[in-house]
Amino acid sequence: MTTGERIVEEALTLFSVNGFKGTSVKNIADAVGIRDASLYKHFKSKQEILDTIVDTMKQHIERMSDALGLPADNDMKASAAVYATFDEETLVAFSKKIFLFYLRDSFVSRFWRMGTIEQFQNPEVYEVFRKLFLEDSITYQTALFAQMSREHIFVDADPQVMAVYFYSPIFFLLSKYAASPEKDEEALQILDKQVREFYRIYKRR
Amino acid sequence: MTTGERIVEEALTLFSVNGFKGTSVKNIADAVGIRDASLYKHFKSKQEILDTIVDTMKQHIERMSDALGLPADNDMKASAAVYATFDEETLVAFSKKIFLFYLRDSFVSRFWRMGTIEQFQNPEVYEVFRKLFLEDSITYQTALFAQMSREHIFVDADPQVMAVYFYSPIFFLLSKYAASPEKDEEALQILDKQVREFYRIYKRR
DNA sequence: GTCTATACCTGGATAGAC
DNA sequence: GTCTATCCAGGTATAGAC
Repeated sequence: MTTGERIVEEALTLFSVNGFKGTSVKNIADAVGIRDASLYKHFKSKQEILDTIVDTMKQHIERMSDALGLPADNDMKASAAVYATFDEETLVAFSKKIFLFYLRDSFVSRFWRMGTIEQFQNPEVYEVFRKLFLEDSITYQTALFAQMSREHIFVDADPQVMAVYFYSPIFFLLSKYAASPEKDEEALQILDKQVREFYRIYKRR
Repeated sequence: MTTGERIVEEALTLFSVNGFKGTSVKNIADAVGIRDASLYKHFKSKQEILDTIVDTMKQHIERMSDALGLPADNDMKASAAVYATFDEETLVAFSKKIFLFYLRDSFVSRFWRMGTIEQFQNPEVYEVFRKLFLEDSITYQTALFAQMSREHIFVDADPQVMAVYFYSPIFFLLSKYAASPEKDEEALQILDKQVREFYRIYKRR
C-alpha cells in the first residue's frame, strides 16, 4: 500500500468511530506513522481525504454486485431466474450472505458507520449512504419480487410492500449490530427466523 | 423558561444536527442570546449540558406511554384488551400515531437524531437511544403479540418475528425520514401499506 | 447572572531545511 | 516525501468587574 492509500484507510477507520470533526489530522498521521505536516504532501486538505473516501466507496459499490454474485440491477429476468431455483434453505443462506457482507466487509461496514454519524453533516457522504442503504436495496428488491410474482414463484402481493418487509429487518439488524459486530451470531439467528417467515408468507404453494 | 432550560433546549437542537463536538459552547450561547462565559454560571461544563439532556430524556420516556395512551409496559392483558377491539383502520391510525410521535415530538425527534450521530462517541447517549429505539419496542410488541395470539385475535406465529416485522419498517422509515421530516406524508403512505399487509397476514379470520 | 478579558490548548494548514 | 517550526483561528474554561 502506498502512503496515500494508508492515509485513506486509517482516516476511514477513525472517521467511522469518531466522525469527521472528531478526528484530527494528527490522529490520522499518528495512525499512519508520519507527522501531520507530511500528510499535506499527499492531500491538500482534510476534506480532500474525505472526498477520496467517498469516491473510493462509489467505485466499491460498482464492484459490489460481482462480489455478492448478483446479476446486474437492470436484468431482473436473470435475477428472478437465479432465485427461481431457491428453496427455503438457499434463500436463508443467500440473505445471510448479503447481511454479512454489509456487516463485515471492512470498507462497507466502516462506510456504514461513518454514513450513520455524518448524515446531517456531510451531504456528499449522506448521498452515497442514502442511495446504497435506503434506496437501491428497496428498488432492486421491489423489481425482483414483482418479477417473481409474475413468474408464479411468489404469490401476488404489492412488491414494494414485500421489499420493505424483506429489507427493513436487515436494516434494523445492521443498525443494531453495527456497534457490536462481535455479537453478529445473535443477529444471524434473528435474520434466519425472519427470512423463513418471509418465505412461508409469500412462497406460492 | 429559565435560562438553564433554554440552554438545554438550544443545545439539544444544535447537538442533533451538528453533533456534540461539532457544536461549540459559543454556538449554544449565541442561540440563547448570552455570552459563552455566562453559560458557565448555569453549567460547569459542556459535558454537563449533555448529561442534563440525557437525564431529561429519561424522564421524558417515563411520561411517554401516557402521551401515547399506552398501558404500562408490564400490563400486557390490558394492552391486548385495547388492541382486541381494533379493526384494520384503528390499527393503521394507531401505528401512525406512534410513528408521528417519534418523528415529530420535538424532544424525541431531536434525541433520535442526536443518538444516531453520537452512537459511537457517547455511551450514555447511546444507552438511552438503544434501549428506547432498538430494545424496548421489540420487547413490548413481542409480549403484546404473544398475548394477542393467546387470545385468538392474531394467528399463532412466533411473536418475536411478528414484532420485528411490525417494528422494523417503522425503524427503517424513521431512519430514512429523520433527515427530511417535511416529506413525512410519503413515509405515512408507505407505513399505511405495511400495516395493512401486517393485518392481512396475522389477523385471525 | 451577565459582561469583558484572558489563559491555555488543540486543530488545520504552510514554509522551508534535508 | 519526510521532518521541524510556525502561524492563526477557534475551542473550553476561568477571573473578576458590574
